[in-house]
Order: sequence, then structure tokens, then C-alpha cells
Amino acid sequence: MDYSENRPIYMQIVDHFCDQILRKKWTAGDRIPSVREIAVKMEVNPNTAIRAFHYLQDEGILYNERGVGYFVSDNAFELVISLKREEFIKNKLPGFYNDMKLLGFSCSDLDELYSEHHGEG
Amino acid sequence: MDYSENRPIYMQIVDHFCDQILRKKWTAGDRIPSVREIAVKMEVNPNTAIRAFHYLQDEGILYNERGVGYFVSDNAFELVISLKREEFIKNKLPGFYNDMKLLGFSCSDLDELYSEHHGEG
Amino acid sequence: MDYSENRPIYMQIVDHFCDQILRKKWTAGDRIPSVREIAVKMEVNPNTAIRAFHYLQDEGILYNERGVGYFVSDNAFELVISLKREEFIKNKLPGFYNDMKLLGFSCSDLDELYSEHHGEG
Amino acid sequence: MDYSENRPIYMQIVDHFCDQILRKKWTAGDRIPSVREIAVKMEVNPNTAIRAFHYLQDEGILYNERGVGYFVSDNAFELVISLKREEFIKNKLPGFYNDMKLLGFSCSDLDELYSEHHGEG
DNA sequence: GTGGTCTAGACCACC
DNA sequence: GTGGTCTAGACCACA
Repeated sequence: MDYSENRPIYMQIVDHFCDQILRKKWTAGDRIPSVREIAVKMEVNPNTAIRAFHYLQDEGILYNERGVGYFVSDNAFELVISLKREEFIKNKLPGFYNDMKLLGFSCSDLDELYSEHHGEG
Repeated sequence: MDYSENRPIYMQIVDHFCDQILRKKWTAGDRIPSVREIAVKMEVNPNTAIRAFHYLQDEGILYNERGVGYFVSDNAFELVISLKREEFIKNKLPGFYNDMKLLGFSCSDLDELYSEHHGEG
Repeated sequence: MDYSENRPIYMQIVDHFCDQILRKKWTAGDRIPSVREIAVKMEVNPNTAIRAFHYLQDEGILYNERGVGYFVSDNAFELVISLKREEFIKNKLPGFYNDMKLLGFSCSDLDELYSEHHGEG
Repeated sequence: MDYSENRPIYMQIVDHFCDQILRKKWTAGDRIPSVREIAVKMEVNPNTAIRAFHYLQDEGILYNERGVGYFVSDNAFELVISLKREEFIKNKLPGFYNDMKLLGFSCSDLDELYSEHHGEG
């Protein structure tokens, strides 16, 4: 977890979970680690971990079985994809696109820019 | 000013000032409107406006003459460009690029995606 | 805090914090008192205290963990030393030195002058 | 005049006048340039120049003959010396001395430090 | 609990 | 007129 970043810790956990799902590390029906395990592994306050679980539960990506744990929903993959796609197009694309143009870059520059500055990271 | 946005008001003012400089509306040596004028025009508290002025003064983009007002530095344009370029490449590009790839888009899709969803906005 | 002095309150707080670091009262990784605690202890408005924290954060001397507090950076001591040294040599020394010469004092007089007028103060 | 410096413009003018007197450029009975001449030469608002004249008049260093101009008082040199000496010892010495010690310098270092960093300035 | 932001309004020095 | 500082108090997100 990056405490100095602007993004809230619990959203960084959410992002991490979505990544796991998008990369098929976690698939429908999988039981995911408990709140306590997550909190310990990520060195985070349990309250903070809970917020991430609740967020994903609200979105229908996880579901909870009382006394057992949290599980990946059947349609988690599709939900994550559509959620991310919508966020990407509505929130991230316009700002990024305008900045890009204002700074004199074009879409075809991006691959090169990325590999140049973050290629090995 | 967009109060619902995540970005603080004073940073939105900073962005606006940078825009003015990038678009050559304000050039080296120009006196920019007073704190009070900005506060009235943008409908914010003078203290909020001052925070934007201070931020840009720290960056060397503006300078102050006591009792007279704020002025655009000689190298303001270059400073803004390099500041924005650095922020773009270091902070915005990697997250955007990774999301883009993860969602199955490529750089050549961006122009189309943008004009489709934000073309007339 | 000395309200009659020319130096702003928040810079007096900054000076005090730097002193703590120079005197090794606060060392790398220490959590320093919260904004509210400082404000109460020094009898200033929390906003005034925050300005001091932000100043030192910008200089890299403190860093912040959201919801937790402010901490002393690893290289805080070196940063304070170099900051103070630079300020001393660039800003304070020339004016002082010129005054000293103009008034007919020499460096070897200083110890005596000081102990005579401020020795027991 | 240095508009970016902390010291007020009118005090910078005062300092300049005192310098002239200490260096015997201006001596008792000399008529000094008019407010307007000073304002033009120093590229300063006439009001600002006037404040400097008034300050020195209050201290007894200058006197005014209505319709004629400002003149250097008979005891101007002694007044400036004692004024500066007092200010030096009371206000400047203690802060400077403490900083010097805290940064690990001693009086005997000053000549070298000065000539090294400001020798040709 | 932590800090971050914003408003409203005051007072000041300076030009 | 200009900006600089400080206070008081509010609301918010985050841990």
C-alpha cells in the first residue's frame, strides 16, 4: 500500500482485488482471504480492509456468507470489466486526452513514452 | 469552479492559471488580476485564491511585488510545460496505460473512443 | 510564540520544529504531535499550525500518513542542516558582515560583544 | 531596489541613505536630492520615497526646510552610528550568533565564509 | 482519532 | 489600492 499516494488506501485494496479478478487469479465462487488475513498481509487497519470488502459487495462483485467468508460472484469478471470500462471512459479518458493534446503528444506517442519511462518498472 | 470534483478548488484555480500561460493568454511580465478580483470572478473566498497564488509562486511561475500585485515570471511558460510534462509522464501515464491494456484497448483506439464519448461535449 | 516579532507565527513554529530536529529531540521516523495538540500547546489556531506542517512537508522534512499523523523523514536532519546553512550563508551572512564592518567591528569582537550584552539573558 | 526581498522598500532607501552618510558621501548641511529625484532614480513610488525621508527626519538625521528641500543634520553621522550600533547589538547579533553556533561555525570562520561566497559580489 | 479544505471576517504593512 | 497573516468555525474523507 502506498500511503503517500492520493488514492485512498481502501481503494488501493479494491484496485488490487479487481486486478486479481481481471487476471483470472480469482474466479467465480473462489473464497477470498478473510478480512484479518488481508489486513495483516497488506499491513493495514482491519477497518480499512472492511471498507474495501463492503465496496465490492455493494457493487455485486463479492458476496458474503455469514460466518464463512467472502466469495467471488458468478458475474464478477463482467462486472469488473464494465465498471472499469465505464470509469475509464467517463472519468479518466477526457482528462488524460486533453492533457496529452495540450502537451503536444498524440496517441501514437504513448507506447514509446511508456516503454521509455516505465518499461522495466 | 467544480465543487463536486475531487480536486481542491485552489488546485482548480492553479490549473486554470497554467492553462492561461500555456495558451499564451498570459505571458512573461504580465500583471495578473489581484487576489480580490480573482476571488470575485471565480466566486471563491480570497483565502482560497491566495493558496493558488502561493502555490504558483513557490513553483517560480509567478512572482510578487509588494503592494502592486502578482506577475508572470520570465520562464513561466517553460516551467509550466516541464511541470505538466513531468506530472503527465510520472503520475498519469502509467496508471492510464495499465488500465487501457487491462481493458483491452490500444493506443490507436483512443482517438475514436474520445470523439465518440466526448466529441461534442 | 512571539506575536510582536516580525517573523510570522507559523514560521516561528517551523523554526521550533527545526530546532527539535537539530537537537535530536525528534529523529527519523518519529511521529510528531498532531496538528491539534501543537495548536493547543502553542496556543495558536490549528490552521496556523497546519501551515507550519505543510511548509516542512514541502521541504521533505516531514511526511504525512493519512489519518495517522506527521512523521520525521529519514533525511530530515541533513535537510534542516543544509537548509539552514544555505540560508545563513546566502541571506544572513552578507548583511550582517557588511554592517559589522561598517560599524567598525571585526569578527574577533563578536564573542565579547555577545557575552557582554546577551551573556546572561 | 529589491522588490523580492523581505525588507520594505522604504527601509531599503533608508539603509541606502545611512550608507551615504556613514561613508561620508553626504555630510552635515548637504542638501540631498528631492523626493521626486529620488523616486525617479530609484524607480519607486514617490509616496514610498517620502516614507524614507520622514523616517530619517523623525530620527533627527535629516531636517527639512520648507520649499527648499531636505538636509543632512549636523550630528547625522553620530546618530546613524549609534542607531545602527544599537540595532546591530540588540536585534541582529543574538539571532546571528545563535544560528552561527547551531550550525557549527565560529567567529573565526566568518571572514573566510564571507570571502568565499561573497568575495567578488 | 487523523489531516484537508473552505468560508467569513479581521487586522496589518506596504505601495 | 495591493498582498500577508491569523482566528474561528464548519464540513469532509480517511484510518
